[in-house]
Amino acid sequence: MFSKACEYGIRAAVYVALQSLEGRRVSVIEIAEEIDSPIAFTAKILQQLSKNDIINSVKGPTGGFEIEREDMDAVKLSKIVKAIDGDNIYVGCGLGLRECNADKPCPLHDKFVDIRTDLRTMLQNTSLFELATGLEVGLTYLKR
Amino acid sequence: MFSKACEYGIRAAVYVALQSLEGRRVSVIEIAEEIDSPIAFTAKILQQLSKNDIINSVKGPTGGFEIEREDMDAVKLSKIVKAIDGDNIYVGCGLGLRECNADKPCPLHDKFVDIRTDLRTMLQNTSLFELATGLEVGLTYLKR
DNA sequence: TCAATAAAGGACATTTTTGTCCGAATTATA
DNA sequence: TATAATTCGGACAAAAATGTCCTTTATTGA
Ligand code: FES
Ligand code: FES
Repeated sequence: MFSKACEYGIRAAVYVALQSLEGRRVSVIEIAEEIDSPIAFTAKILQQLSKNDIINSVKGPTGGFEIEREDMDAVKLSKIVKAIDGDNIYVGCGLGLRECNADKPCPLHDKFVDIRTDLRTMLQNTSLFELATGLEVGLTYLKR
Repeated sequence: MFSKACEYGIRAAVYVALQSLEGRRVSVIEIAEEIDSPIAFTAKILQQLSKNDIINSVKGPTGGFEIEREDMDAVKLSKIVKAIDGDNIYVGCGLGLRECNADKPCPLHDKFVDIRTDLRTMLQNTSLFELATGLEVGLTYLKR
């Protein structure tokens, strides 16, 4: 569904959000540890998130990654997915035709569009804050 | 969503079904031409479909690929997707945790499971015949 | 000012996916 | 039986995704 990079990206962003709620700024090393992902690869992804204004980064001692409380509401999963995987999952044809086009639809079009729309809607309506709170309460997990 | 191999596989299977409805057996070359896919790669995928009893293959002159009328109803998209991409899309965790587990869910679990279930249901309920008929009537396309 | 810390960024390595090529096996038909 | 058409199967090649390493840059605090 999502690329590995995107999965790590979402998990990392949720972890950063959770820690920011606690007032903590976190390092790549800690993030990778807590979401069980490869450190250097995670660092690349965090750079992407930072460039796309999804999280903030601070260099130097006491530096690390954080996200402001308002941004946790504003940043929806759709933004992260789009930043890392692009928007093919939102607009692309399920059978891989160059583009999805209702005027010349692929055989799966009608059925696929429903699913795709539900997915998009879900991602557009789900904020980092929402995901972080489940973690905070101990109901959900970022690794096992 | 699906791998390239899977996209080609579905398009190929639908084309074979359509032609079988017309009583024609089709070659790899024709299939690749009609679904706009790389010939040799498509050949590999057709082998997979054949091994998984999704379509029949016949060697030698007048040979090619075909599918029986009853099988067009029996073969659902879920079977093709599973044969080529495996079942991760049906049962895997949306955030990439080793396995989806409602007892220790990832933050996206509840929302993701709904989408995943809809997708699975759609694929399990959609037969090759159904997809081929739209093509037959000229309402849908396998290439553009 | 200097040393230590942390992200940024570029180059490189590995693995997976996608795609190609070619000879072997099978089979219809002349 | 010989030939040609076709899939099968293995080896190879290219591209993309995933992952690593190391140097540079910024910043803190002693
Ligand atoms: S044309 Fe294929 S999903 Fe719309
Ligand atoms: S645990 Fe992640 S989707 Fe179920």
